[in-house]
Amino acid sequence: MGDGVAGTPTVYDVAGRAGVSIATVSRVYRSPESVREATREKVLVAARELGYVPSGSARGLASRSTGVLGLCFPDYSDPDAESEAATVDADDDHAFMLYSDQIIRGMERAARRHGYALLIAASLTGGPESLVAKVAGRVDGCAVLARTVPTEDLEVISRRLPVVMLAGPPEQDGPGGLDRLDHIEVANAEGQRELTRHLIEDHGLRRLTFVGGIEDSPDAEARFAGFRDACRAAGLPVPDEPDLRAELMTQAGGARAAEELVDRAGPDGLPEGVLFANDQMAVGALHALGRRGLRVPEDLAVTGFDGIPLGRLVQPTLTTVRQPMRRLGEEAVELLVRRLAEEKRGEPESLVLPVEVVRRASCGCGHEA
Amino acid sequence: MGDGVAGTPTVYDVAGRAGVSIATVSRVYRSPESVREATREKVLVAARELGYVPSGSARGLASRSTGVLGLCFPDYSDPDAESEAATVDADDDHAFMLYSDQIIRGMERAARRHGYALLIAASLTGGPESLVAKVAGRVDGCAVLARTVPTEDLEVISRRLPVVMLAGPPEQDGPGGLDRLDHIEVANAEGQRELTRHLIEDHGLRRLTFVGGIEDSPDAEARFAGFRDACRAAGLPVPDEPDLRAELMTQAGGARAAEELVDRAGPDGLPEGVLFANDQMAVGALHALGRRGLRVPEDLAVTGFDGIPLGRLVQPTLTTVRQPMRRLGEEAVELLVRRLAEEKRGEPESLVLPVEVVRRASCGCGHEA
DNA sequence: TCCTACCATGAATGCGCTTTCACAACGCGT
DNA sequence: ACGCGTTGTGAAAGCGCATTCATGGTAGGA
Repeated sequence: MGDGVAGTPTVYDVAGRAGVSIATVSRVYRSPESVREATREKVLVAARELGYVPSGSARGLASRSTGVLGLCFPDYSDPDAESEAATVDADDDHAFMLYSDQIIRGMERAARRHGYALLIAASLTGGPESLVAKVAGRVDGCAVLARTVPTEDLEVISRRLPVVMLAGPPEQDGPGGLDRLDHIEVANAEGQRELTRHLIEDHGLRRLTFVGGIEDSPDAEARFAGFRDACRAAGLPVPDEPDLRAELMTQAGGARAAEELVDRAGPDGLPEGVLFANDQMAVGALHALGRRGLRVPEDLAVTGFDGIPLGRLVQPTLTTVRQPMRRLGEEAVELLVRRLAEEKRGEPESLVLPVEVVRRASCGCGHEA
Repeated sequence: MGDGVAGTPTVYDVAGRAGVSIATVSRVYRSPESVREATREKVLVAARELGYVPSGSARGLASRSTGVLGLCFPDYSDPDAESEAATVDADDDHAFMLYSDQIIRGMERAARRHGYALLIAASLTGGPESLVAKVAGRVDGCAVLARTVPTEDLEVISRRLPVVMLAGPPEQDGPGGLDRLDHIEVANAEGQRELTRHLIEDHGLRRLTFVGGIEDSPDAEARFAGFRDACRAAGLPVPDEPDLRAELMTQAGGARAAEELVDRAGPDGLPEGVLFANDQMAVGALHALGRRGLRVPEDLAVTGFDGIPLGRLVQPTLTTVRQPMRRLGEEAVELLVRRLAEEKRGEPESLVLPVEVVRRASCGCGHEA
């Protein structure tokens, strides 16, 4: 009130009002114990009267650290919402968590434990470097979901601050060598291998079909590799390529794949089991097979991968491999915090989180495990 | 390489390498079209070679805006996780969204549309103003969930930047008057009134019981008010207080409340319907009643409030009132963006979002609506 | 009593950027 | 040929804070 100051109050205003120097005001906030009790009170009173809030930008600039960690992820929400509005998960959209939600939650909690806030941003299509650069400029360390931005851009940023790539393997980069980023991913191959083994050994299935996705999905490829491993180990024929590739790894794509499988069922008839590279497709397939009058798991087994909540609601409940997305976020924060504590940058790390096979009804298991 | 510069590159380094002034470097990023093509290229090349990323702090300081919106919410995750680890939603914990998740999602999407990133932070118990102040210092505008921090603190902050309170009504503040904050909440009273009306008119129930929560939960109180309105409108007795208050609005609290209701069932026997102030309690009650051998809705109807996903999975499915939490987040961003565009600060706004009664089995409706 | 040690505080500098303001170089019309 | 508006660029002044260094004051030991 009538302090003669127009804009938002700064250290100078508070200092003036409290009759101290700006250094003292700063100290009151940064290291209160170094200021005499009486002085501190004066300053805090003045600050309250003025409605003073320290500027994070100024503080960050002067101290060279922000107390914020960042997360960038691709904008995969909108296309789905528009193209599949009629499917069951449109209704679930508001109820179930996307991967990004889970990772956010994991990171937020872990960040909180370490005293960090979390800055999140999804790539608005168009801005090439704008997204990551914007985030990178405001944080002490940053996690980026695979395939959000070119790895090359990430490496530039990683020269300035710790960057960890989530859910993606190290990539071949430039001449001779992998990228120099930290990575955290889940055990896609191992999970799919174990799931396949379960179908083969525990359910005695032998004619298996793997439905993959687009070729440049490292996840889907790794899962296919796991499938092959299991086939090889069991002495079954080992396919070079997935029997089918869905161009979209969605319910619609899965349904189409299922119909094609049924249509082209040769002299041997249907496969005994169909393994989809993700849950979305498997759920779509479940619906499609039902419409064709086929029973799962009696006529054929079906499995997914991911562990989405929807898998528990469909009929039959979906056998799948659950990914620990929450932990992915938590581990990302732990890694970043560790990096920030380092004197000098260590070698890139690559962490692989274990997954869990979830046995439900669609593979023939009687009950949920 | 060998630029003689040790730390992270700055405008000066880029300018030096490109043979221009720092002003030009800045312009290349802020308004590329004002720089000649050739010059721009020189700068971008130098920037790329150096691994230059503009400092958000410096930019924010100089330009007085950050391009970031903030969200603060209370840390209500941990206590639940510890105290109810054994209940059904512990398993669902990783699958279903909390309110904070939904609001985050809503805000993130809306913020993205407007070119903002989102900074989120939950109050780590202990730091009094530290949380909100930290966030407030780094953002252009800020949403805060009700009861995260004292309203008084928010008003201080709101002198510096737009602040909107989510899911809480305007509060009595200081001498004479409501707080001066923007508010966005949901129609708690209207929703509960409509739900109660449904039980009374459509199902013909007359002996109804409302189970509230702790007294200082504005949500629970508003819902109780709606319950009373409906009773009054129907000519039923209007209670002054909820028949029962659960100290914890959790499944355990709801279960306890249900048992107490059964135990004290007087000469009239049980009420015909029990309305819980939230879904958590209602679900707990469903379990407890089942254990007591009571059938819902045959012996008595049960309803909740919130619309949590779990409500669709329990037996019987839970009739409730769905809150549009996602939209809450979206509207918050819209409001903040509007405020930021204002020349001079307008009057506080208070927006009430409509809710939706979801009729499922627990009230006696045959199927999900 | 004087000197040393320490504590609380102030003065001053710089963090990396944006943003006037000024200026040079260039058309263009008359 | 002259003045004029344009366009592209540089110089310099902060933005609000943290932090170092210097300084005045106070307490303790001799």
